[in-house]
Amino acid sequence: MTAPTGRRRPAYDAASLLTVAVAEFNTRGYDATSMEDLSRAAGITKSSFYHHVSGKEELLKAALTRALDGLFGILSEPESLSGPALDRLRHIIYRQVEVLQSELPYVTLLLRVRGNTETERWALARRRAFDASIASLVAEAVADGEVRAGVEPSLAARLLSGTVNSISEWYRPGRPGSDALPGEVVRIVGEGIIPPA
Amino acid sequence: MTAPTGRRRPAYDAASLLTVAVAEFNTRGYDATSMEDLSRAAGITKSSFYHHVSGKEELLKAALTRALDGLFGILSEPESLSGPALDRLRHIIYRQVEVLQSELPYVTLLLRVRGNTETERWALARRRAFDASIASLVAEAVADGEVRAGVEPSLAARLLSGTVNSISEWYRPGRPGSDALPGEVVRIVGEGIIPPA
DNA sequence: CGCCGTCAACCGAACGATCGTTTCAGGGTC
DNA sequence: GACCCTGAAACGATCGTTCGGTTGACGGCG
Repeated sequence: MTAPTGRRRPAYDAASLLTVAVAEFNTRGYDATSMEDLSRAAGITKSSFYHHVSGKEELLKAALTRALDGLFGILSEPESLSGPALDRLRHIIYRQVEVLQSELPYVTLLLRVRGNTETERWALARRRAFDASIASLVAEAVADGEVRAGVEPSLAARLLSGTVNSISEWYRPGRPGSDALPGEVVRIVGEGIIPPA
Repeated sequence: MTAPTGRRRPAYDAASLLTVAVAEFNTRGYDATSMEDLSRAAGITKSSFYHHVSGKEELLKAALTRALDGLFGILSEPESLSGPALDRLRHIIYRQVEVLQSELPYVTLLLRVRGNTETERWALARRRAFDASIASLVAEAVADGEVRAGVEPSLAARLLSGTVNSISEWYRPGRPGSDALPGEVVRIVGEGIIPPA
């Protein structure tokens, strides 16, 4: 997690400081986290911290970029590009849960962005674009008759995204059953959580 | 929305100021919202604002109390207390969506609490207690054999709460179909969003 | 009716604390 | 000695909050 190229002191690379910073952002919230908090969590003083990173918002942007790259990468995968709309949708959901697991802190931070700064608004717009592509895929599946009647596409898409994204609020890596989670989510989202009356 | 008893100047009562404050909290985030922002949104100066409210955290507490009272009120309703576990669960979900609609700003604020202050930790604990009572109801329904096999109760409960709570991120009152939303959510949560393979 | 004391409502200015960020004077290693 | 790293101290800005004073409508009194 340290020693950039093997020279000089132990030193802190930008990557490990980002890890620390994002963890703090997620526990206290971005606005409530001070640079003092970040440097203390990293084990150095505030000014030393500034020698490695250019500012608070740069850390946020790096974290949000990582989360968005992970999510948009899903849309470029072959299984997301060809085949029946419903199959593509299931693959995207499966992979979205996987990315949420592997990039948990970054995705969590992304899902909490409010739009106060230019960076946050940029991330918000990108995230909305991701959700929109899922929504259009749901609409396509409905139009193709692959989804049972009575499902209002935009509502279904919103609940779908909401369900998947809510995982970030309780999932913690390393617990048993983590590997099975993506498949379980796809199954439950398909079969329903509790049976209808 | 104003004129407490009809005397003196136009005046602002505590209730309308709370409405304004919660709206600001939800757009900017609690920590990122200054008392200057709140007073400007209310149309008075910062010091005038302080004449009506005792402080920032008091506003937060009042809002969170209103949200929590609305949610816990559901658990005291007759339909939540007797009958098959699955019926009780469906009623609670239906009503939870209704409360989320009617108390949208307050519930939204509650769902974003991070636990920085004592007030936030109190709200967090109460909210967890609410979720726990739903989770135990799901487990009861599974134990009674009212839910199809293969559903892991704790996972189902978490996805269930996540799905319902995610509504606060996009629902806006006044749009057509609002009245049908609670029923739609109960139905979709039961039948699934997209059909299984 | 007219006058006045009273008090809630409001505002301008300032409080100490903390924010994100910068400066500068060293230490450590090559 | 050159270079990277570190930390103590301080920067202006803004935070939540308080203080002192002005305004103006109301109730009581002559």
